[in-house]
Amino acid sequence: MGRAPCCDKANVKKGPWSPEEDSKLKEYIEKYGTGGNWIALPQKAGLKRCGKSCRLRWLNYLRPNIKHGEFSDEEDRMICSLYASIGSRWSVIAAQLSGRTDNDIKNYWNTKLKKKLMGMHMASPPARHQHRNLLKPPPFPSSSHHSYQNQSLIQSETLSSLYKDLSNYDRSFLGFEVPLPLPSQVSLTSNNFSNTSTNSFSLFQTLNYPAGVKKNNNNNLLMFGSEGSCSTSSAGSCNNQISYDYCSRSEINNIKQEEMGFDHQSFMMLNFGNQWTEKPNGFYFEAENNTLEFTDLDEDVKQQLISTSSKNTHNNDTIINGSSTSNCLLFNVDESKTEDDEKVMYFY
DNA sequence: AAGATATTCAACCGCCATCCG
DNA sequence: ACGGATGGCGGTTGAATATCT
Repeated sequence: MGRAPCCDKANVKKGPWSPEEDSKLKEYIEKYGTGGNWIALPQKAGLKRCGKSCRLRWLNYLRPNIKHGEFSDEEDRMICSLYASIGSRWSVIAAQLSGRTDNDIKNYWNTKLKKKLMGMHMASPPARHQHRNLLKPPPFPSSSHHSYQNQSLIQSETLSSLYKDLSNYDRSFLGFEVPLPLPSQVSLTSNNFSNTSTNSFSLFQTLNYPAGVKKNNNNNLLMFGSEGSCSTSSAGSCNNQISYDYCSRSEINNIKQEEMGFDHQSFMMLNFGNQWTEKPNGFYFEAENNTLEFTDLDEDVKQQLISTSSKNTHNNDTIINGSSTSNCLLFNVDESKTEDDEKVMYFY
């Protein structure tokens, strides 16, 4: 038996709002407020609408200071940066963009921004001339918390099929929600992996810091790279999916100068060790004593990240992260390397 | 010009969290 | 402590519109 409906569906109007309904709702709320009860509001306002529908209409269209129309480059950057950091938490992202609603941003991301980023990296012909399904990412378990517990259970045949689908894309850009095989194809030095068969990888979204990973003063680096990053490495190898190698700090700096930044979108570097660092216009993680601190981020966002993190922590030994939705990329320190060598991982 | 196909985006659905009696 | 009511959110749908052939 399901839960009771929030309103009498039979006597409730659905579909687009008429100007008359809009003005009724607007006038009522401006005069009396919402009264903290959306369910009761439509009847009071003389509307044959579900309370939820009224709430949505007000929040997305009628309330003051809503911004519609084109997104600016700066907004694009913020959305990308926040999506990269926290995933599809549209309400959190919207809170950072004055006047934008979560619905707007979600639509914008799904219909334009994602493709815009993809388009910069598509090796194949222009989108228009392809079947629309080719533009869609391969099917992948939802990143929502509903399926979080199952994300590590993807079967290997599913993975191989996903990678087949990915051949439609330029491998220098794996986009979002691409599962990565770890660490079976990469010999990392960590001896304390969990969820090792696959990792749901929402483009550098979150990091877990496992109990077995040492923290020291070395700066280990992860790069989510482009062809450029591959060719720049001192002895990199490419296996079309993932590879890693060492390169010097100076080389990394060169890469950073040349390729980082949102104009390219294909490059990302994270600094492991005492401090985890995202791109300059992102924000920073500091990991210490199994807690995460977020700096350069609004207090609201920090709080939401931290609260979600605690809700979804299912293994206190291995999880500290800023998001509920992704597994981790683990990286360990190889002390046999000199200070000038940085361990680097590439994704193609 | 017309039908087919692709895109957009407002709105809905259903789930989870929180509130409150 | 419990459970129903409501709020809030993210994923999805589908009608309207745009573009292509």
